[in-house]
Amino acid sequence: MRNILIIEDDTDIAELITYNLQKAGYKTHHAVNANEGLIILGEVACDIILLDLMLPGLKGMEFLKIIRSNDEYSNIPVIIISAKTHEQDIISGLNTGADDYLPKPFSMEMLLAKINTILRRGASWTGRAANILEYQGIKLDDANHKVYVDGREIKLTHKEYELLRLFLSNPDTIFSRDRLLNSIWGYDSQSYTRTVDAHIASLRKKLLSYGDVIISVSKTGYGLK
Amino acid sequence: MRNILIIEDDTDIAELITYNLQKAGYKTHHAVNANEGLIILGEVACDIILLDLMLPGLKGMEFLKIIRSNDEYSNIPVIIISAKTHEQDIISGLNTGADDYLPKPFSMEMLLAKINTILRRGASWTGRAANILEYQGIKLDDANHKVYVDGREIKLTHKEYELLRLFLSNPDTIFSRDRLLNSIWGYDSQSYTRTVDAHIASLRKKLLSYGDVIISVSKTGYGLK
DNA sequence: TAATTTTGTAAAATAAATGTAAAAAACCCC
DNA sequence: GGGGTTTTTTACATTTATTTTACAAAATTA
Repeated sequence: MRNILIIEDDTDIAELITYNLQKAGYKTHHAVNANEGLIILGEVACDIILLDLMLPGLKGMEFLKIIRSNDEYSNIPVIIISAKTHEQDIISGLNTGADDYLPKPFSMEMLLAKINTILRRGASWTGRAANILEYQGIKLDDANHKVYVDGREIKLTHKEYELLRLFLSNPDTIFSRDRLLNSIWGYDSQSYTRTVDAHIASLRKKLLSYGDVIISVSKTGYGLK
Repeated sequence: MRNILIIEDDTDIAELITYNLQKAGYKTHHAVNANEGLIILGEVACDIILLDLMLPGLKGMEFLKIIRSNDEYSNIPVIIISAKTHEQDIISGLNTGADDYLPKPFSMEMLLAKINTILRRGASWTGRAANILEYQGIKLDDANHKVYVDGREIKLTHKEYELLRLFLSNPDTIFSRDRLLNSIWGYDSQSYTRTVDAHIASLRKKLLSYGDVIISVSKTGYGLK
């Protein structure tokens, strides 16, 4: 499922967009300002960003510049949504690195058409930084969705694959179970059970001799050694 | 140098665009109607197409559909330029496979910003497939549109053939159902049913003892073993 | 160290995705 | 427009994946 990050301080608009995107089968994440957007980007591998320009605090264009100069995020497509509709605004948005510019007000149909247009092209860039991730004898080829241990391919289930990819893309981070549930499962874990632990266990087993590169930090979560 | 194909019957506009694009360092090609456009596409590997919708003869949208359902050209980005500026025109243009839509009149600066935005993504790769593809006992002769299993010809339907060719040309890739729908069927594959699976099943059956070289990766898609 | 909490893990229960045949619909070629 | 073919949809069987459970083991706390 595709993750879409909505950065928009007007919660009415954000909710409207959220409602429609979810209906269209997307997973949405909402930030009310740029800093919150950056935090979510750190937690969730987003496929597209909808960016309002008029934000409190860090402005939309500043955010866009940060994104575009950051290795990990520079490939994520950005659609600007803004009440500024002058030609010069649009041109400067595009030239700063946005992929499209949608003047407010806009119809949901138009928004969906633009999202689909961009994602259609997206087969070749996955919204994630590197296509091949390596860690010790583990190699993850994201374009081809394959994982190798010491050069030998192993078969992972989808959740195991997502976990491994998240760890490999953030080798220094310890992820709490909540954060893992948010990034990979996509819901708030109200009464959490042992789901994450079970998947970690089976992933470790499939990684054979590298199973112990995934460490658990008591009361904190999981991450790479 | 990037090649840009301009399909526009109004020669004044075409000349204006040509002048500005050349000044910006692009190589331009001009067609006054869709058929001429097709001829140029056959001769020049174009990186982007600017398409006027109101053309004499074959209409712009028809041309777009042809492009998008042709293996060789389907990846070339298309920007529609048109005097039709109603929301529904734009949406239907995007959903037919255009990458952007520029209402007339437009400024050269805007056109250049849009062209640069699209080319920045480097979307243009005109991968020309080999003429004969082989994988284990399967042989696909693309020039003659024939498929052999252990030297014996088998009859495939068009969709089966396209699937097989896509797999054989990308033996390491696992294709999601969405991507298969995009590549082989067309773009607005909204409500997908089990179409892809059904075709995979019949293709497997026709491949006889090699049916299981097409593997399914749960929640991910299909590809070669 | 004992009590408590947290994590590991196998296996059962549940849920979801895929395989497949066949009916229905669409397409195509006289 | 009719007859054959291809494509899509449907329904159900089968397989695979995910979640939950229960208990063991390890870590943390007091």
